[in-house]
Amino acid sequence: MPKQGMAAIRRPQLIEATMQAIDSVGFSRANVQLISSYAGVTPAIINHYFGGKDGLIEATMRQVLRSLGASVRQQLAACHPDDVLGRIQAIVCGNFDQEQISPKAVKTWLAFWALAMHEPQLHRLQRVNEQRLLSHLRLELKRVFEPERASFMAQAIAALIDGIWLRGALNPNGVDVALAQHVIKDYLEHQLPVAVLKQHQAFQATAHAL
Amino acid sequence: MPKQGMAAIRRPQLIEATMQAIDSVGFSRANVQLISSYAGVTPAIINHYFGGKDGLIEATMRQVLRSLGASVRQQLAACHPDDVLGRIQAIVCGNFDQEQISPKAVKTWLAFWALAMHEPQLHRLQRVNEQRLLSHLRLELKRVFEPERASFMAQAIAALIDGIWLRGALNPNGVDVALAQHVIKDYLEHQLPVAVLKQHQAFQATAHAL
DNA sequence: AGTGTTTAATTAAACGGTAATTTAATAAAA
DNA sequence: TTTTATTAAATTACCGTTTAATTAAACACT
Repeated sequence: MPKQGMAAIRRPQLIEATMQAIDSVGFSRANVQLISSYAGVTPAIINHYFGGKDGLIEATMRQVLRSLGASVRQQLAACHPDDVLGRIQAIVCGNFDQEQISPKAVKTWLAFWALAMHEPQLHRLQRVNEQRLLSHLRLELKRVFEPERASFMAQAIAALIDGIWLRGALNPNGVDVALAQHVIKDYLEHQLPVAVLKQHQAFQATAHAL
Repeated sequence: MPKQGMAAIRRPQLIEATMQAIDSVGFSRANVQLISSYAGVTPAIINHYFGGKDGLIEATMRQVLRSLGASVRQQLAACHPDDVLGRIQAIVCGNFDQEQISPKAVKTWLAFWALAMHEPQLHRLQRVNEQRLLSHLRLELKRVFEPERASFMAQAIAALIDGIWLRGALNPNGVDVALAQHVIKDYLEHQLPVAVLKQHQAFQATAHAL
């Protein structure tokens, strides 16, 4: 049930403009005037389509989360269901997708993370996302480890992902995807049984042969 | 050269009040009225001792960083210079000190991290701190690994610390220190040579015997 | 097809509120 | 009595939202 009329145009347009504004001046200075100017409209439009600035902020966060979810799902889809190492790496790739590590996305994301600590609505959204990452990782790890160990390692990998990402947010060179992949691959190679690594190499080889 | 007169009282008092305000209502709603009321004074005092709200914010961030630095230094001092594993764990303990993981400190810290993306002054402070953590870790790891490998592992450990910390900020139960220590200990046990682990046990035993 | 009418989309300008800062006066200390 | 510390109130600057008017699009009827 796609919104009809101008809403289908204006809503995504204003969400994009919100991220642009946060990217260029930071959340605290991203006021409705600036946001609407990026979208080429007047501030009143925000109230018309989102009921107010708060509504736009929430919609923007939902968009960021949806985009991340889609990114991970896409990477997982291109991966054999039994290739445990490959699937964990796919989750990592999804989190460090070109779109997800753009300065615009990174700054918006971090601004929301800080905001979520005091806005119950945003806090709930962020929690769901956090749990989803853990649950994705746990699902794969349970194929190799007992539940408790799988849960433990899932938290470690999630921390590595978020930690590298967070440090990248403050780094002038941006998020270092290569480092992220290297660090997590190294971690898994020291933790996973040799059989799982071999199996992954086999899947890689057959995929390459296609 | 400690500031004299009331400055020595008011400045720490207002910095503490700033963290309290951020803790209870979030950065965006922590206005000078609320901050000064926590300190039991009027808003004008902030301008008198910090030249404005911005000055107070920056001073608060400096205090947070100073406190973290002191915490790490204290933990390292209580650790034998040759106990590599012990010293890395000390760095972790310093970062997850009781004071550092208080809701007040965590919320203030994350607010500043978000802010630093667009305030050059705060950005600089944050960068220095980030580099210091890396450099501390690298220094210890270089005793065991070649420089390149040491550098790589330092980034992984730093990411684990920041990642667990960041995830704790959004967790209703707060930062999980036990998890942090467990995850990083587990990481090191899979990465460090057996000799280093044995050496650590020896240091632990002698320390216990005192 | 052409014309009047309704509806949707958009805007400019005004409004109400809140925030940081300045000022000028007051109280306390030296 | 000079200096330091503090305040209450005034000032200035935004910012989000509302309102009332305007433009553009869709529709109905001949």
